Amino acid sequence: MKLLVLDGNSLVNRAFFGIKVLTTKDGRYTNAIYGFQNILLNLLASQKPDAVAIAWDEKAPTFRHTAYDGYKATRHGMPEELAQQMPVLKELLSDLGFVQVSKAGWEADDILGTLAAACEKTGGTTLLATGDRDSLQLVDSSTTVLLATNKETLTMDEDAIREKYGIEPPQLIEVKSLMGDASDNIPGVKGIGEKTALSLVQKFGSLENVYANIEDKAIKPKQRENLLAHREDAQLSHMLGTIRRDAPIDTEPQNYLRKEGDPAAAAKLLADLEMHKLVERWGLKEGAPAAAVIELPQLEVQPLPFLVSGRCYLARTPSKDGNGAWYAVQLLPHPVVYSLEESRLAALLDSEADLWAFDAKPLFRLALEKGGVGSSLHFDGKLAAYLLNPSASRYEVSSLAAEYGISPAFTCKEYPDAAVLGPLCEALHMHLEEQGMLRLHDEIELPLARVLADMERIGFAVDADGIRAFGVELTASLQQLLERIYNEVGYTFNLNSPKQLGEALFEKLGLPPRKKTKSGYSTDAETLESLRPYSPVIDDILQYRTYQKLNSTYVEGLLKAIGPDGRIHSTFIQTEARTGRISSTEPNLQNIPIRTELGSRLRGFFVAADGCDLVDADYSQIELRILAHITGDEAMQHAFQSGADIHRSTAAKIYGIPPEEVTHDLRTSAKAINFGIMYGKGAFSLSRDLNVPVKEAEAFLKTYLNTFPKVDGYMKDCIAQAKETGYVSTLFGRRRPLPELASSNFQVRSSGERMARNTPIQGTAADIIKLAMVHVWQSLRDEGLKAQLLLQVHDELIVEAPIDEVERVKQLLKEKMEQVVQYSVPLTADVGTGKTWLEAH
DNA sequence: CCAGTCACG
DNA sequence: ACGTACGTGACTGGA
Repeated sequence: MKLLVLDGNSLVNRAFFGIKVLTTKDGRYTNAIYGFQNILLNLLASQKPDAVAIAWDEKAPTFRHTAYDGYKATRHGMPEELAQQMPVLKELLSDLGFVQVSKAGWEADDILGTLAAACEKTGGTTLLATGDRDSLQLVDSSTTVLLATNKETLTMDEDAIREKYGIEPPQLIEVKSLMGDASDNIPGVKGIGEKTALSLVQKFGSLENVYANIEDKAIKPKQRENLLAHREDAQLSHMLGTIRRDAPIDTEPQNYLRKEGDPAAAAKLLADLEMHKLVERWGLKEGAPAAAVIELPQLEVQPLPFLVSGRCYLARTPSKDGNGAWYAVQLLPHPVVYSLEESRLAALLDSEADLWAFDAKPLFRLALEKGGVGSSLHFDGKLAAYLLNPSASRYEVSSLAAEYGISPAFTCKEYPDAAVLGPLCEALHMHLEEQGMLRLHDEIELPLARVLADMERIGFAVDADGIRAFGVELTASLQQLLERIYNEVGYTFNLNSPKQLGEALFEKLGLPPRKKTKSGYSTDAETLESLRPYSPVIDDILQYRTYQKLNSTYVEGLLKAIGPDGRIHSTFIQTEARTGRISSTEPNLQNIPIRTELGSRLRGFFVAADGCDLVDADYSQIELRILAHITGDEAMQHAFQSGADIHRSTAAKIYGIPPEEVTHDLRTSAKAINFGIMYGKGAFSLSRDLNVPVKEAEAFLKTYLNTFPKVDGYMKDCIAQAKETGYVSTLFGRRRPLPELASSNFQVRSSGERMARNTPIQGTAADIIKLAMVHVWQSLRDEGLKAQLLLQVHDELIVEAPIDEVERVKQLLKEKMEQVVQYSVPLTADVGTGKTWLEAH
């Protein structure tokens, strides 16, 4: 008999803290329930136990508690979000047929010890799954601990413990009684830590023997003094640290065989928790008694006929890498599944058909490549799913169908998702309409998919030779810097490794460490900056970092991405950013350097095709303008309407002085606070940015909010409303659910509040430029211009235009961008032209 | 696969 | 007292 015993409390805690936020649509926390099932399923699959017991603490004054009142007194109570999940998890486990065991006044680890002892007596073996190292004392020839760490699950048997600690498992109790355990309020011996405790036990074998040999010269005088002074603590700790093996529980291993449980109830509960994948993983699909057994028709795939009318759903088979095959489904007048060959598919995209796709962008691209525009594409399920929940990590037909409770109308071997595609798209459409986001889909996201497809297809021309030459320059400088740095430090090491650099700076050179990271010393630019006075090597390292970044990410990265046409074709992702922005990958063209002179040289290698110029237009202060509009703050609106430098006029308003008297420093402060306010920045970090005392920053913030009173009011309302509804919205109705706001964890909740302040602003800006892109693209077509949209960088658009179109394109870009919405402050776009991106911007 | 770092708006 | 600014993507080293 192989018995698996889970330390329920320890594992549920790991599950809870290991998964950030997970809630049902109505806001119930589910991360611990989800994570615990993951752990359990993995254990079942990897260990294949004959029986399973799940042990829980049962709070009551424990035996050990009465012995020593301070025991575990410092442990924080369970967070509310976790406590809520506990009864649900226990109910679920019981429905799944697992035997759970607890006893008033006993802790889960005592139950682990008791069951391991009982199992051994009957000649079986026991696996103890826990995240708590205390249980390692229970390891023996028939008991193994599966220790969950942050990274992996360690299998700790007798040999593993001998190797790691150099002692036998039961001796771990002796070690702990010497070193104590702050988290369990086990005092131990003052002044004795892990290393000393371990070496004492290795030498003397037990606590008792340490005292029996207290005069041994291996014990230093100071240690002897401590040991004698805290002898009672040590003995008490010994008792507190010993896991008991005599808990009054059912010890018959046979009684922990998995029961039948209530599969229907388990399936229902999982559905209620919106964990549809887990229904399958637990094998509850067939087990659930259906209301009626319906034989689903198995559809044969047919070739696409020449004429398709009516609504037709399109999707691609899921595939790990590369692109899956397209298929189409018609539901009316009766269900049919079609396979799609590319040439026939292209014809369908501009026809009489009413096409509802899942991921329309590649279809738009196909249509554009064939000279069409994809006029038959009317709905995109993927975009709809993103609008309904922009926080998901992936959008796939099968998981969405489960999430939205779609039942298949037929089955199809070749394209299993075909069975749910139609009803899923209809459900997504319905939800969009209910939440008032249909226009967002119809007028912004879907037409934008066409624009992005076109941008991807066209690409951005680059001067490959120029980039290569720049790379040669950088490589030479890097080589020089590296030599100088190695010389200064005294040995060679991998400068790209923060770990090795930390050792070199803070151990070899003895510079004072500033911040710590999880794994060692921090060596980021801010830290290095502060170390500059100590050594000239710091300057070289900073420069090395800069050059290395430019060379590896940009020079090498961009060269790799140049297509056979000499242009870089980025991929724009429309369903990634939770605020509604688009992102750019492979390569990312939205983070090409500009802030330093050296870095911005890269922009000089992004060029217009022969006979063309680049036209670049960027919104001026769009987010601050949105802030002024959204809050309705007249003072801030006035600052924008005056048309002057916004940071200067902000400073003037705050200090009550004429704008021309604003000094450079005052303007800098105003700029920092203008940005900080949108992100929810506090006095602490503002003070650091401005290099002033926190008190001063605090006063400054206060003055700002008094000067712009409605900004303050808006931020407060925004958070309050978001807490009530569970989401925030942009001015276009785009939503972002924020379950973090309901957290009892200060850090998580505060972060949620900052997202609540920022998302409506960043998101509205995203909506605006997206709509402008759609208008610009359409106008260029309507006017029969050859100019083409190449790139968007959040508040900037870049168009490539034949020389004779440049003037018209400048006008058109500026007009479309500025007139896309009418707000209480004007939107302005600055337009420039040039042969390169550097010149045009 | 994650942490650290750094590029952009 | 907490920890201290939002949103992205790419590269590198090291478990």
